[in-house]
Amino acid sequence: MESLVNPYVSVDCVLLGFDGEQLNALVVRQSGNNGEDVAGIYKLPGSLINLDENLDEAAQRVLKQFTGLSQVNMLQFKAFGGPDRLKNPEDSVWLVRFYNLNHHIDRIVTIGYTTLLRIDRKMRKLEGGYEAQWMPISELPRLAFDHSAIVDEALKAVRAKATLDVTLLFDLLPNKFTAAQLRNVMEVVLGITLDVKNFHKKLAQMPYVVPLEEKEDGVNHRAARYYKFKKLKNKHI
Amino acid sequence: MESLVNPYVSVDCVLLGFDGEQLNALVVRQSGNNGEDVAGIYKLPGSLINLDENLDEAAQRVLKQFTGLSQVNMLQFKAFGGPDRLKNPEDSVWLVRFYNLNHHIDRIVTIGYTTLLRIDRKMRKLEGGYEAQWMPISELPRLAFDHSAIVDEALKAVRAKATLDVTLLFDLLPNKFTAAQLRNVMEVVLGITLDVKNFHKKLAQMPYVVPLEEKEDGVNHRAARYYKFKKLKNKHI
DNA sequence: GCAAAAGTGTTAGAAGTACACCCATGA
DNA sequence: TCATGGGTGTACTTCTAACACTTTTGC
Repeated sequence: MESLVNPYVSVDCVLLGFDGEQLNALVVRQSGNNGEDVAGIYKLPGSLINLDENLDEAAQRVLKQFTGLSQVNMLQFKAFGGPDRLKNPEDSVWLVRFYNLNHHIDRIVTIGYTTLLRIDRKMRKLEGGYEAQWMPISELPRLAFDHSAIVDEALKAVRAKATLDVTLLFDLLPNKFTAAQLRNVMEVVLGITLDVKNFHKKLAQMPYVVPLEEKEDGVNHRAARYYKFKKLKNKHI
Repeated sequence: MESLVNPYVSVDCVLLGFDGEQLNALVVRQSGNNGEDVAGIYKLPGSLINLDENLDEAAQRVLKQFTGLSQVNMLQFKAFGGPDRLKNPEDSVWLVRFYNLNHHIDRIVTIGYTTLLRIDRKMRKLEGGYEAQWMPISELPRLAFDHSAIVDEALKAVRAKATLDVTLLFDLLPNKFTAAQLRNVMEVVLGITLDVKNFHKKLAQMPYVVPLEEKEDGVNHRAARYYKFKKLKNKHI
């Protein structure tokens, strides 16, 4: 009866960061427990789950570890569990070393989490600590395991979700933002282009966006009005 | 370093069956490996994953086992993995017995799959084999583990998906169907009500629905036209 | 004044909403 | 001819797409 699988379970986080221009993903170098470089290729931030935590908590722990952030609610978008996930022997070796295990790991099922983040000054500085760095999603190298596929799925999920609920995109902007900035975020994340006038019409109808009196300063063209995001009562989900 | 969890991984299937009137879920009685009744309460059809299969394949195997169907592509909608999933001792005991394990199971992470099915004559007869039966989702009893929560999540996911892609609902109807039947399915599954006239307008615009010459026969009111579903090239996903 | 980017007016058509009405059939 | 459910006409409103135009600012 022991053809039943008793694999390890991990979470992997596709942290999508917007830097004002484009979408980036946080990737880390695959290094051993004590820092030595093993495979030298990039992977997603992730971790095996601990005894006392549920999946969401494990994802939060990973987020905290790599970015310092907490209380960000992430979207659990898909599980990946094929027996061939560890087919690359280097990946498998890395796992055993990194987690100081005394046996080979046959299989890992991983749960994918993702969220959209704003890359601010603090976030930029993180690069280094865990050898983590932001890379534009358009320039991502091949990642370890099936992490490239995981990124693709995360993007699909995030785009679908943000299309239904634009408010998710407000986490990508500073507190005060201009209409052009918001439009740019929508265009980049959703992969669409928007007519300027029609966008303003929609903007005026968004109850959760309030125009401020304040305007840009010191630009060599007409100053743009600032807006801010107002949280509403009935957030769905 | 062994606070890392090495749980079992299962798939659980929320099979939603439409019987012409309402939505039902397939539930099975929790019984031991050799048939004796253990807890007497219902659970979702599911299984631990095997060594040589990936998650999708495990879900297909469960579907086949309980309904005889194959080649139905199911939606993987969420993973459930809290350490408290087995907090009910009866559930835990059942697992060990059913799978003939020689040790206690601390934890199971389960991957939820769901799909919409039509309950036809063949499907009705299944009730018995694995003590499986269709129950209206509005009348489901408390299920084992966290299976009640899993059903709720499945419904949410299916409704969201079917709202975006109505063609998923065609699997719930016979080859030939009337406009009223399709409307009813949409109302029941999506939990909405539709204006008759406006529904006909939309129907006329659906390229994948073709009206037939044939009409109902022997009804004591105006006979309804039949329609059929035509598969198109670019199915998304 | 000029370049640069912000922001506006107006239109035509498509799509969604509402509701009153007519049609075919068996009993 | 009546009850029953199938199916239609039409008016109104709201979104969508398109595109030419005006405004403000620093140099």
